[in-house]
Amino acid sequence: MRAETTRRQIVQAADALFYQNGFEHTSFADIAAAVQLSRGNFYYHFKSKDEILDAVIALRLENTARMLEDWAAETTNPADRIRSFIDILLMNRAKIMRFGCPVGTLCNELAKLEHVAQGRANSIFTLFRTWLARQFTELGHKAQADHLAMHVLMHSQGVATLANAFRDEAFIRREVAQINAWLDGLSKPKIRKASR
Amino acid sequence: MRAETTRRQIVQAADALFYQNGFEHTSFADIAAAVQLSRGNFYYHFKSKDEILDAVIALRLENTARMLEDWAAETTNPADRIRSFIDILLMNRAKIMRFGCPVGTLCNELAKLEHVAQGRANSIFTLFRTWLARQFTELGHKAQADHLAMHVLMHSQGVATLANAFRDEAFIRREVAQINAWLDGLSKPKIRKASR
DNA sequence: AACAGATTAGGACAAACGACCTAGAAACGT
DNA sequence: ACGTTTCTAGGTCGTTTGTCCTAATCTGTT
Repeated sequence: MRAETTRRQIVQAADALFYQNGFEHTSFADIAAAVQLSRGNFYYHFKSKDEILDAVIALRLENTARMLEDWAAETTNPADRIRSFIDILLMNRAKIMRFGCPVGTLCNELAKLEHVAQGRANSIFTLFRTWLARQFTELGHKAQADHLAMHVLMHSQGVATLANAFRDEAFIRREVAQINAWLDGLSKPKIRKASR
Repeated sequence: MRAETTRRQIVQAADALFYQNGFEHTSFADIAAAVQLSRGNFYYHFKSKDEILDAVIALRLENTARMLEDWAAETTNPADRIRSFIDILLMNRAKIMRFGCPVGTLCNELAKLEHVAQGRANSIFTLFRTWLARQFTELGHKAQADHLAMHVLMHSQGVATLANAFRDEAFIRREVAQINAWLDGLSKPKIRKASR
């Protein structure tokens, strides 16, 4: 099955291009050039652009789920797991400053296109949301777990959007330090120190 | 000068369409249909699509500047002014849930297109940023004024993105209440009460 | 070596895009 | 009423888009 390899290459190339140039602004010709394939040949692997989008979303869901599992395996401390999520902003700061958050920008674009895959794209957010909520539950904030998860997600989306607009790395570092301090206050609520 | 009226109608229609459907996904035909004008006639008023975009950004800058001036005229209390900004999320919640933040989504899209107007679009953010920083300075946080302004901007962007993805009005209200509480803590730093 | 199935290249297609042009209608000052 | 400027309608151009088809090539089995 040589096709399986080609298919994967197409999806990976499309993934990167959708992220960097946007879904609609990426044409079949762009993806074909990236994997050095002829345009027409695409329809052997995907019979529409939406099908490629579906495959890209499925790939991102896979990668995200694997990443979350890895984090969960690395430590038993839920606060550290949440910190792993927050650290994405630092790890990917170069790409984020150029292209924004891959999830947020895709969901935004699909919302404006009223695209059918909008729900599937949002499910990447849901993946993070439920995972974060689980960590907050383990932290002892079961009642507010989902609210706290949304708060952390909100924070990362806001940072990504502004970091993209202003290309400001210092801002990212500042906000990451701040949300980590906030998280410390949540983890050790008894010792609560005065913090901004 | 009948043309001035037509021009304004075009820009207003383009403004709404760019917001709701995205810049690239809006065609000349779409704008023409919105103002009931023939396609070809456009080139009397604007000689390229980018020129319409420039006019739309200029309009948004105008409207934003006027709005900020109005808020500054309404009250002498800087905290209330900042609250006016935060309240945008509530006032425009319906549109935000459908289309996201007009500024953030446009900047995001233009960044991916590597569009020349990217800098001009970002200047809308800068307008808010410097205005907010001025309010924080008046609040007595001169040293941190810009950082605090970025923090408030970040918050509104994050809320808008997630509200759009999840269509969650309760989430907006929750986060607005939270940032207002945070702002209270900043306004009256002496009384500082224990707050999450 | 020969064959069948899997994979590819390249071109063709209609539709939509941004851009442009020109003839005529409307509005205006005189 | 007239001539000039301002504005508009409709059509055309070349390009690019997503989609599709077919003939050729590659691959693996016998």
